[in-house]
Amino acid sequence: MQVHFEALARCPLFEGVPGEDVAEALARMGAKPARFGPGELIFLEGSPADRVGILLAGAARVQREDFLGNREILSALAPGDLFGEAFACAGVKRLPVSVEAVEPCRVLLIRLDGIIEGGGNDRVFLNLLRVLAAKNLRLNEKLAITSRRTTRQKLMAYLYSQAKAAGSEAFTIPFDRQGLADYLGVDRSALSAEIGKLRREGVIESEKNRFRLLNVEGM
Amino acid sequence: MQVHFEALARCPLFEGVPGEDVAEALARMGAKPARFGPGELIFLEGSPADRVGILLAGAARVQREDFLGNREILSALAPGDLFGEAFACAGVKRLPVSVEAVEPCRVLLIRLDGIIEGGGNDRVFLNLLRVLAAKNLRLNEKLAITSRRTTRQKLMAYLYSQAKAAGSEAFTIPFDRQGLADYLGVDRSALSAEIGKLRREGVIESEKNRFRLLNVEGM
DNA sequence: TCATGTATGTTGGATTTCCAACACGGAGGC
DNA sequence: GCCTCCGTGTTGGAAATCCAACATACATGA
Repeated sequence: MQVHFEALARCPLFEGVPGEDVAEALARMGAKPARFGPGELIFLEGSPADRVGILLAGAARVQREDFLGNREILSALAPGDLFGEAFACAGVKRLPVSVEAVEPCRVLLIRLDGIIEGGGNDRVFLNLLRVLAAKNLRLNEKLAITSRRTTRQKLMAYLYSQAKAAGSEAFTIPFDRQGLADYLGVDRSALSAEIGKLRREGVIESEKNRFRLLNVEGM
Repeated sequence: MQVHFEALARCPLFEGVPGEDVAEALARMGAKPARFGPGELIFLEGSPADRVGILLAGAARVQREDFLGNREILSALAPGDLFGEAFACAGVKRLPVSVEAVEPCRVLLIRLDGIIEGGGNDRVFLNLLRVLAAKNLRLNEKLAITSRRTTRQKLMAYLYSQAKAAGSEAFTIPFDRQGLADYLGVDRSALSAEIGKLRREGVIESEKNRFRLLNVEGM
């Protein structure tokens, strides 16, 4: 626990907590360090969802089995990432997912009780609230965009939301084409074609990741 | 505030709080009752997001304006519903949505500070955490389903998740065809056609809202 | 310079979805 | 019985997507 300052600093759970107080807060919350080798399960599907985890070092992934027994990978975890918090906070009895180490991992496991009662550090508690709420907003935003029917509608909804967020009709996006296609849930080549069409129609200007909305027609 | 017991009882924020303690908790949190007529704005887009609301009576809707100024309706609110909590908890400065009364409304407005500090009622605080986490899980689940590409994949993903939730290969779903189509983000007639095809292929049995998964082939 | 790899744009055909329209059957009211 | 309404299933053509393949541009390193 002594080394992974950078991972803990990156963890949103300790945002605003002075570095010198983190260790004490961890101790009061009963945080337990643990190590896992590749392939080992940090969380096992079906076990009680009473703890949250923080990945300090290594790489892991969240996965589950569908009704047929096929493994489905839900997300990848990097150092500093928090995991399991939604299940613990929602009060589900048994975890519907597993977390598997893909590289040698160091993690911190903290009982939710520890954060709620023992922590004493209100800031950590508020950060937990904030993490959940922020993820909520991100998911809502993504759903509002991907629930549109056509590639063009999805793309325009995304560009408008980015323009609104930037407060300007010119902005840069944090995706390359493949990443944007994945985010929107569409085919990359169809996305490229649609961007080209919008450009020819004079609806947008674009170059690489830079976009500018021109005519407000075209939705 | 004296009348709307049923709405407050339905509000997940007070789950597990004895009915006789609710009024006192509300007072300590500084909850303020308010009334709004049809068309009046309970929350105004751009104003500070420091309060949460509880709809006690009437009907309202959450909406926002896109980059073009078009109004987009995000959700409908019924008595007992909590609103604005994700924005307040995420610490966004200004609300990105408005909440407009569509019928004469009675609401309770509570500053987030009041819930966090003044409440004194830990249960309310934990409920807030639970509400956010539960919505998180619902959104994640929906996204995992609707991000599939084809109607069949979306439908099967939904049916498998329902089967897993029910713990049985036979189950009933809480949607009619149109509702399921909306949830999956597909065309109703295409959905009906796909259900018929799956039935003829022997993958599922179905009658109205009752489904049964047969062969585990077919995904 | 050349080879290689990566990101992006473009194209054509197969597949799928959407959309509108209609058929069918049951529930309920007259 | 008869009618209407509503939910569901079915169908055919228009439109959009997906997929695979290839072209282009640019950067990197041998």
